[in-house]
Amino acid sequence: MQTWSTKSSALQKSPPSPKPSPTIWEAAMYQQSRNAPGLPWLKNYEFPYTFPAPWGSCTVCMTSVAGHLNSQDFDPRFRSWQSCNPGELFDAPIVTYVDKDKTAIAKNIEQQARYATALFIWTDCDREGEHIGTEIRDIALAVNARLDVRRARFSNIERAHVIQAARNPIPLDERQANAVSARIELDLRIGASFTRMQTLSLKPMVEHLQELKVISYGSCQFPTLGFVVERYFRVKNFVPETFWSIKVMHRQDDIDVKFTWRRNHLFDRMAVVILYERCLVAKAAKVVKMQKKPTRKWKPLPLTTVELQKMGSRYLRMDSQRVMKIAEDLYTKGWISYPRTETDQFDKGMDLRALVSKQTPSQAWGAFASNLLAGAFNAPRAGRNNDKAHPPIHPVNFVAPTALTDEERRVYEFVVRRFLACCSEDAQGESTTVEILYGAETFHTHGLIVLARNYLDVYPYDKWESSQQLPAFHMSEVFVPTEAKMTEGQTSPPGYLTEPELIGLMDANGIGTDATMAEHIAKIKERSYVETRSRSGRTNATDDADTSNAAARGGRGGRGGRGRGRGASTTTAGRPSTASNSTMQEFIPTTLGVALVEGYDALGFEPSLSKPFLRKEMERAMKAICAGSTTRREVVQQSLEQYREVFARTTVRIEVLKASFRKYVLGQNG
DNA sequence: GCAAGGTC
Repeated sequence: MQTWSTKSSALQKSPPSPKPSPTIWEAAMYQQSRNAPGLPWLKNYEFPYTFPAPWGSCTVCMTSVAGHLNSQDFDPRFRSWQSCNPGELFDAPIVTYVDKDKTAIAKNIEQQARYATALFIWTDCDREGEHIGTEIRDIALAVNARLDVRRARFSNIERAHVIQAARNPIPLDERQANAVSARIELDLRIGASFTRMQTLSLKPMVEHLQELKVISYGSCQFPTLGFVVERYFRVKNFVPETFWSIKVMHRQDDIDVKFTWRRNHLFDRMAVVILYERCLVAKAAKVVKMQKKPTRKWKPLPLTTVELQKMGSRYLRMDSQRVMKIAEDLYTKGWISYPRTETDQFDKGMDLRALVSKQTPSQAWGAFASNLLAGAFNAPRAGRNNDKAHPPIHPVNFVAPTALTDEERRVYEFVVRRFLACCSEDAQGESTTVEILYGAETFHTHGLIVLARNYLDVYPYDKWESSQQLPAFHMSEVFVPTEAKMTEGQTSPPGYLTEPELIGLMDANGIGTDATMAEHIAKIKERSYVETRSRSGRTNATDDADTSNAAARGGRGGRGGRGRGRGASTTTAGRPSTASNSTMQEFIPTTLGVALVEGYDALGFEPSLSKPFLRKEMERAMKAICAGSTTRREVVQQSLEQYREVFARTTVRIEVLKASFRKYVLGQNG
């Protein structure tokens, strides 16, 4: 297991050993390890190491945790659903205790801490990691108040970087830990109060909902449902519109060329008729632009979790939760790096060539890897994200496909191909643009010749192919087009939300983390808020553009594209779909899901609980706590005040929610 | 019986 490093805490014990050792990590790997009681995977590694003053030569015990140690719940008096009014959960006392699955880990820390002189925290350097660090600290200090507690600042486990971190300990960042603590309290109070209230008041209304456990509310699951419902209404309320266009064809050198109108299409038939007639009157068209220029298709960015999940549901025939499960398995078996990362740039110190060389034994991509080592290697592009905790997902060892299950093989292959693509060169091509003036209208055509496929050879998930060759046109050449006609078409509705689109929306709006997005999606299925069905054989080429548009619309607080006009609806009209043999799931809300979202929207709170803004606001508040511009207490107090108000108004006007249930779940009008 | 976050 190579990751205990990022989830570890080290305890220095006295008396110190006189024998120094090169790095904590090397030493830990080769020195003796002892199983900690209770858990097979929990190990204590003991080794000597010399720190700078004041610690000096020490005997170190390196051990690990696994995520948060503590759980929070309401005081036992409030745990029964009949014990109180759900609204009282905004003020009910909360107790923090060691999670029952974590007692062995906590006990181990206590045992090791009792006789130690210092505690050195090596958890991930992100907010949650900082909070976990304080949990470890509190457990240790409770048995040994004299412990000197420090924290390592590190973002990878490169040898030099680790030594640097070991020699320059810093204090734990209380602000980051406080930000997380605020989130924990708010999510618990708001989630539990709304969940109980909804369940108790709405579930009894509908017979077939009795089999449901709860009608839950959560700051992440609700916006996730909101995205699905919003798209559903865009599809349902879509009104096709007729548009007109002008198509010009010309045959030259035995090649048929289609010219596209610069105006694309218009929704005013008379206007198009007039413009079209002017073209016909002009008779001849003239070449006004003839441009050849080098072009390239950029290789992909280093792989993040979000991207892995999107690609997985698009090309690997698995839903995001499945992709993550498989990636975790590949990680614990040592084939790929840690699969939960937001980082899309490799640290400078990383020996990427060494990782490439591990792939040379492969039948499928070994030759490509060898070619990279022989000189074709090109440094990966750097994206804009760095979580300072983990590198991009990459293969760490070669494994033969026969040693993997079918699903593991697909995910592993994707990770390797993506990595090799990152280490190769952009694809090179030559693009040709011909523009003609026909009457007063401009038309154009494009040609592409792929000159060097480069990364495309190892990365079949991207398509970039030469177009039909264009005939030779010359600047100022005049010709009478073979054909010019006016065409009519109709805008077509967008499809239901697909999983990559949903993940893209969640990512863009800060709903969930890389590690939890798939869980939120699974949760709204489990709660019967949405259903999925497969949309086979069709991958919309405009997925990404569409996703960001939707996020932007959401950002303005409108009801998305509901009954929307021509502008937006034509973005998907008549757009060719890229060929793909993938089967993708599309999400359709159930009547229950629709009733909830429509009910809250009808209550008229700004912003509605079905929208992502409240979660965004929480993220902003957490950042403010980290920056020191506000405090945990301030944020919790203010947010609770806001939600208490929403809660009170919801219970007073519960009829609005019930009406939505009657309308959508029971199918009654009025 | 509730949340979201961490991860074995």
